[in-house]
Amino acid sequence: MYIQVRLLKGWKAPIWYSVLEGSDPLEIGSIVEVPLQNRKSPAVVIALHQILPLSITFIVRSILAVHATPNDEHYQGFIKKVASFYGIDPVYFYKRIRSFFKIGRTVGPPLVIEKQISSSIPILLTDEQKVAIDGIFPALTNGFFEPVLLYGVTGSGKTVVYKELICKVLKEQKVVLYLLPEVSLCLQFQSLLARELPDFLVLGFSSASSLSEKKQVWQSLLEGKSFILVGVHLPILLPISNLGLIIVDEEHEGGFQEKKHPKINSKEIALWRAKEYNIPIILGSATPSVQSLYRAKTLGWKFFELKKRFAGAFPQIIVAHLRENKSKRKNFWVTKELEERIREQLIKKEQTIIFLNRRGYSFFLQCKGCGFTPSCGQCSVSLTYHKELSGNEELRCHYCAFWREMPLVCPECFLSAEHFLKKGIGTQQMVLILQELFPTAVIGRMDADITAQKKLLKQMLIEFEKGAIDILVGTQSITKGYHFPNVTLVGVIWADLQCNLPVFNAHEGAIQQLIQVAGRAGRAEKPGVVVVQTMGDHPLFKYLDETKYLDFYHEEIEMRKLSNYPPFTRFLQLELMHEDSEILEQEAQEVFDYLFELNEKQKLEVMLLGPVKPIVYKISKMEMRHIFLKTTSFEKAFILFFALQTKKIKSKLFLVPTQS
DNA sequence: AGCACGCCGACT
DNA sequence: GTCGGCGTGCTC
Repeated sequence: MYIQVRLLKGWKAPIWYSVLEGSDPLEIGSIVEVPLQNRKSPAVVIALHQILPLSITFIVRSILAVHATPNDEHYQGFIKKVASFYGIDPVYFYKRIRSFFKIGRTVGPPLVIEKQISSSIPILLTDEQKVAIDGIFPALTNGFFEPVLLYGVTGSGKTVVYKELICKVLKEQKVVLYLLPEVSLCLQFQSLLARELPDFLVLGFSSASSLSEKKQVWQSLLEGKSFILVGVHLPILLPISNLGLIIVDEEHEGGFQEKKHPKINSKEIALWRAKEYNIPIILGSATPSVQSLYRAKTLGWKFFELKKRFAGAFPQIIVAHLRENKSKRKNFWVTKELEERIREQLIKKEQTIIFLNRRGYSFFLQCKGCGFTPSCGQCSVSLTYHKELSGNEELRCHYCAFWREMPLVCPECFLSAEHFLKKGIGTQQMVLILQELFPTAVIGRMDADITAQKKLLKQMLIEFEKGAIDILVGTQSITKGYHFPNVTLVGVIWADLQCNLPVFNAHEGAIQQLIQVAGRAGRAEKPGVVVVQTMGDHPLFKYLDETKYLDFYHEEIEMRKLSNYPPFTRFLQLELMHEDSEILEQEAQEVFDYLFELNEKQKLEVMLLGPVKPIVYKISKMEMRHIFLKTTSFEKAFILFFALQTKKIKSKLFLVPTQS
């Protein structure tokens, strides 16, 4: 028998090899070891042939070995679809999986999950939970594609629903994929599952997994074992023969999109995978994404609501204005309302979370006098403050290439522009401020700097859980899914911050984040309070009460419709990369002109913008340029992208179809 | 992607 | 005369 393979390392053309009679069974997608000159290389089988075509005149060599691969009949179709959507080579998936199992550079000791004895207390399900579980069961048992949106307010017990379904799937000897938007959440959830479902195998598959754990995952896949696989991006890319259910938890989070190219969105491809495999998929959140709510409605997804909190009541929301009574307090960033509440907390020995999101690299402007923020007239997004090395200041829109000079005075209250606020405050400074106000309090910090060091993070979480820390100051990393029963006060330092991000979905992200962080308060018996500090009266703040989240959705979706934003149109981004800025600049323009012409000729009506030099335009010597595409359907943009493939350019070219 | 091959300049 | 830097081309 003869085969054609693609090398996992090396050049792109298929190569022929022969296979000896009686060797291990081979099929398309099998990984084999092949001889290449005087070395050997892994390769993936792309075609099987009984005879050699006459055109082959050279001597075909024989393969060296066949590597065992999980026997997943739907895998080929799935990765082909993903590859074509992101404009990448399907071999990428084999490379990625293989390199992940090969490299054993794991930092620190492997995660040890203590198997504990099951509490065996029968769980009393609420009526809402029962409805959701009963609604999903048919798709599980009969095996058909069923997307489900599970909208459960914070603390409503979504996990209980998941657990019931997981047990059902595992009892049928199948695999459950459980996706979360962050590694730290995966570790936490893994230990929770291992504790509560001690009879089942729970495996993590992320950058935090040890080599032995990865090997165990692979071995289990080969054997077709039944287990729960927890991760962010990688699990969805694995071949799994007996996939039974996919759960995407905290589905509103942006963490499912990969940060490196190709920027695959795991939530999105999870939906495709479920369809390909005829299984149900559950997207769960207390603040579902606008896109998912819209899809649930228009595509007939099952939609379940958990409106009641499992324990505890919804927290009381207090809005405090940062610009009022400034002279009456010690520090601008801590209002009297917040200061007094924190003081009470310290006396009551209850814990406080202080939320301050200093995400983003560029600053927006806000008038100190009236709270006005300059925004783009055409896009209803705030303008990004830009300062060149020469000292030249200007305001730019990230979406439509609109720009303007820095105004001399505030157009609302005519205050001189020097009173525009450009700089924010970070978590580190916040800790200092609080320490000064409350010298006796033990204050912890949790942000990207801390979570990057897994040991520190783990320690911080343990300390906070046992009550050794009074106040925890953090960025969005504390908003995600944690359950701290003794937290009864949440303070949001600067709620307007995330409302003014220069993206079309800034409002969605902002309200989700605020509701999520507010949801950390009063999750047990004790009632919770949330103090939200603001600069201006943003219309978004009327939705701070999470029971009104669907009202927010209805308003937002109308706005998106009026402005022609997703989900009514699709946004895509072409990213060109090259070390030489001159070549890059020239090629980016060339590509743009080519696309522009083709778009006109074929009447695709894709809106093209660019090429734009992004704000962060150079990362480790690599320069970047962006071309934005706005279209009614992805397909139209793909026609343009595929036409580019024949064009010979030196720059690297990536397609990012932005979701939501 | 690797690796061999070969051309050419620098250094013992 | 030999070493090695790197440009080029080939791999079933």
